[in-house]
Amino acid sequence: MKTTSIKKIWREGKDLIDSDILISGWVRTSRTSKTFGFIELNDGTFFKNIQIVFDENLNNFNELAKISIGSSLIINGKLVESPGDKQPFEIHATNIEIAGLCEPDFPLQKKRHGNEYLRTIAHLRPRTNLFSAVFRVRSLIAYAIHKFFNESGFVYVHTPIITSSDAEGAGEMFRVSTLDPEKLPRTDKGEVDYSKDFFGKSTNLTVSGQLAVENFCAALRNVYTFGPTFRAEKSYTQTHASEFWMVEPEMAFSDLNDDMDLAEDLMKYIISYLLENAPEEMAFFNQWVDKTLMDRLTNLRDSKFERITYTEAIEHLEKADKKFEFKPEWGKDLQTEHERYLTEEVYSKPIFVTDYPKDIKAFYMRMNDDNKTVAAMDLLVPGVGEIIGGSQREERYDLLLKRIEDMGLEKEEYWWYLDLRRFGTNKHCGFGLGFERTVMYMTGVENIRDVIPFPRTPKNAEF
RNA sequence: GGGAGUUUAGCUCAGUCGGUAGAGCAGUUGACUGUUAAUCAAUUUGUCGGGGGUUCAAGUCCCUCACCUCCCGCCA
Repeated sequence: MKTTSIKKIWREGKDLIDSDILISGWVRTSRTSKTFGFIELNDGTFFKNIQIVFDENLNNFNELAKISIGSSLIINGKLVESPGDKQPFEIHATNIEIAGLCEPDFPLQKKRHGNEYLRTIAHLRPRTNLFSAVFRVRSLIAYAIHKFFNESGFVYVHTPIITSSDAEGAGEMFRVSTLDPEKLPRTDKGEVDYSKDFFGKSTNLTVSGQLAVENFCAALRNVYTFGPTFRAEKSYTQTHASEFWMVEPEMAFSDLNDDMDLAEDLMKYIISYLLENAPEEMAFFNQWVDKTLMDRLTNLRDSKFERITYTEAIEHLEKADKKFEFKPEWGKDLQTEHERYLTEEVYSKPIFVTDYPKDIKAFYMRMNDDNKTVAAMDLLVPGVGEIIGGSQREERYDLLLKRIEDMGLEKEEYWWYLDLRRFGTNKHCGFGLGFERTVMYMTGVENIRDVIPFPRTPKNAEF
């Protein structure tokens, strides 16, 4: 007999009433009286459980009466309408095979645990309501992103994980090497001789796929990369991880407005997809994690994102009643407190901030006509802060070269990136969307470590 | 890199003025013919994060190390 998923039972329950079915899964909770009992079983296919009713006619009733939470069962039975008001149907078991008992030191209990504690048992936490919902939604968001780009004619490009260039000077990188740190080869000058390393040069884990994907943008037009990214900064915050995933689209013959349109469409698409395909999970988040979640998401889906320039943002901040720890000043980067004030208090919705001073942005961003600002945009959202960073790229060879030199970068490292500006250059743009920050925003979960299956942060690579 | 806080039972946490450690839940045992965080009764559990110091006496005060958490910076 074929196993029926609990998802199928919940979705098509009425059609299955009175039929014999086979299910399997893990005990979430059980309640037993003298001659009968109830088991709530979760099989991983659906957020909700199914209630199993068993009685003393089963030959292993005594064992089942004290079944421990977490045990795995294989159940034959009949699906019937339930007299209880908490569920429309239940299964009257005709046979229950105990596939694996759960030993008494199983750490998950029939009560709420703190997220901090659950992080220490990351191998078991996906069995909880919250984490099963988070990781199912994480998967759905990833799928929605691919679906969105695919339907929009974008080509998915796998950019390299191991790179030899410091892509944007984006901070500390993890070194990739097969050299023995105990006996490093040295040059005559006493420096480490990377020509003896595996790739014959110094290599690192990628901090961004953007420079690589731009090359494909000049060939396949609209492209995106979506993969793991690594940053070795010692960031102890709720929104930073050492290993995270990033979505980076790139569009040829497009400007910053096209870029923002794309970002806005993508965010809205993801929300619509989740509301349609994960209603149980979203309702759960709304009830237990963030009571404003559904309102926030539906508002975002239905509203136009605000677009303001950096200069306007500074003006807003300067005339604000609020006392900031750091005084807003044109030419300095916006502090987190500034960003939060703008997106949470002034607009109460996502906002794009555009046209930042050139000195606080990366070398590849396109110089504006004022010669002071670049065509950059950050998308700020309430609760999470910066979720997207993007720009129109500098397509003019001379200006790009000058920026590389002015910022003290090695132009030899970027020869192939500069080539793009020599061989049929075009106005193009793109952005990086923090995948985990998106999951946080869509679920209301406040810590990035709780939306990554096995999070990596400084001093933590357990599991 | 800078700053703050936390660490007590399996989990969540209380512990007053320094006087030798407690609650709820979980677990275990029993009762119960429709429960749903089931209920009721009984009951077990501690190197108070590690090390050092002050004191007649330290979970409590001081020093130090570690871990975790949070804020800032860096960014996504």
